[in-house]
Amino acid sequence: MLSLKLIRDDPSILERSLRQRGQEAEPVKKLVELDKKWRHLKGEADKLKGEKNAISLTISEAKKKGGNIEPIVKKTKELSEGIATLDAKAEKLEVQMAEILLTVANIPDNSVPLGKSEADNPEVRKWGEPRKDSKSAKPHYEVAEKSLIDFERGAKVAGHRFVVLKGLAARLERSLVNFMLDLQVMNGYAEVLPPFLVNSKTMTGTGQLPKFAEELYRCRDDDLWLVPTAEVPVTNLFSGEILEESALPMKFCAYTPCFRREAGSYQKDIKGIMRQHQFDKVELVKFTLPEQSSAELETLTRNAESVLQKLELPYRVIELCTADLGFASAKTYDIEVWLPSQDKYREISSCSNCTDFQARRANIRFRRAGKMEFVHTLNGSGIAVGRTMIAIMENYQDGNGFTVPKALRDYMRCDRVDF
RNA sequence: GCUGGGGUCGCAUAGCCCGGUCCAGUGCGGCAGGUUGCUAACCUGUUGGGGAGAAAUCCCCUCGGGAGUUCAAAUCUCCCCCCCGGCGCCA
Repeated sequence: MLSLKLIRDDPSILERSLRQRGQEAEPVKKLVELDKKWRHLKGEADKLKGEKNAISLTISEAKKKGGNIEPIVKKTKELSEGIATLDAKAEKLEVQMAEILLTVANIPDNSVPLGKSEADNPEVRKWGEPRKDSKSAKPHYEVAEKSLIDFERGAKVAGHRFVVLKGLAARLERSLVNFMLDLQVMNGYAEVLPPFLVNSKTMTGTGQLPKFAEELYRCRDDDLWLVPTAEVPVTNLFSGEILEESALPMKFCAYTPCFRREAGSYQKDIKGIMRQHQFDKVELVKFTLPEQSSAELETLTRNAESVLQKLELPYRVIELCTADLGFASAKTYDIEVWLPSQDKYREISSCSNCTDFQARRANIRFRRAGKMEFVHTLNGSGIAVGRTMIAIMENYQDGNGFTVPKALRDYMRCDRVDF
């Protein structure tokens, strides 16, 4: 959520931001107009309330003196009616403004490159060399189908975009989760295991609601939703709290399964486990002072990259241009791992600086020099587990199986897996 | 799930029975200033959100959330949420 103050002071900043994202600037004009009316009503109502409160105070004294309070009571009743009318009007405006404000995206950082689509995302750096015989590697879904991934039974038990991992694939998934968590703890992140179901308030805090409800799974009769990423419960850990300035930055890592309806992804990545309704992920979350957040995004991204470096998987880092930026993010780096069977780099992590956008929604503050300020929040995958498994099966593939990356051998208790 | 207790301005507490000097008191912490020849002590002010104003300042809102009664609600009524203890159930 953006601050109304910012919009009042200079709506053109937000209008430009929306245009850069390729969105309509119309909501800003509407917001300015509603706010103007609201402030007028608020002033009128406050005036009447002040009057009423003042009169109301005289009643008890008049009563003690035994005077006639009837006319005074009548006057306050009249005032009450006027107040109720004005308040109702103001509330309508507040609801309208909140509706808009909660669906307006964050303002991109000045450093974010302008662009019209994902084709305009510049490459920031590259690590590792894709293997020369890339084209001989078969896609994971072809080689793993026999003994490692059961697509049919996944579909039978739950439906399309669900799988059952078997034997060493199941162990590989578990090994990757443990490996990633251990590594990120060494990188200085405190491990937490949050709830996998959260309430609407929490979903609103990080920006999934109200705008993206169709991408979430909702429990039938309870106010509970399945988390689409650990970012949601972990960022909201301190909602409504006031943090110690000296404790910042705070860094957390968390494993959770992630549940996404993938509405609108019809026929996209339908083969294999590239895009599932349920997948595992280790997530990194930071709470920082405002002036720290851009530097902390750099280290957070490096920390996510360290997973791929330890696994010796080639990757590149790109920066999302204004048009591709997520709703809550002011700046995002995507990490893309090399997938031989597709002969290209594919997203495996997304690291974002959400500045004070989520902190405002979730009301996460700290006190400095006696004043309250909003913290900045950051998050990034550290990293997506299923896609890492794909990358290993393809990049380490040789003949009828694949070599286990050195970093995983202690977890896997073997150095090779056969298909 | 049943039952008893509880949720108050950063933290801790008072107030609630008997509605109105409570626009919430006190202690601690934080901030600002002052004082004593020292990183200790003391004194004063301040401490959440919002509106109007150039400013001084003025006003409104806030006692877990919501609805209601009333001229007036932290205080009364109803619903919901959460925390602590007991019983029940359970991986």
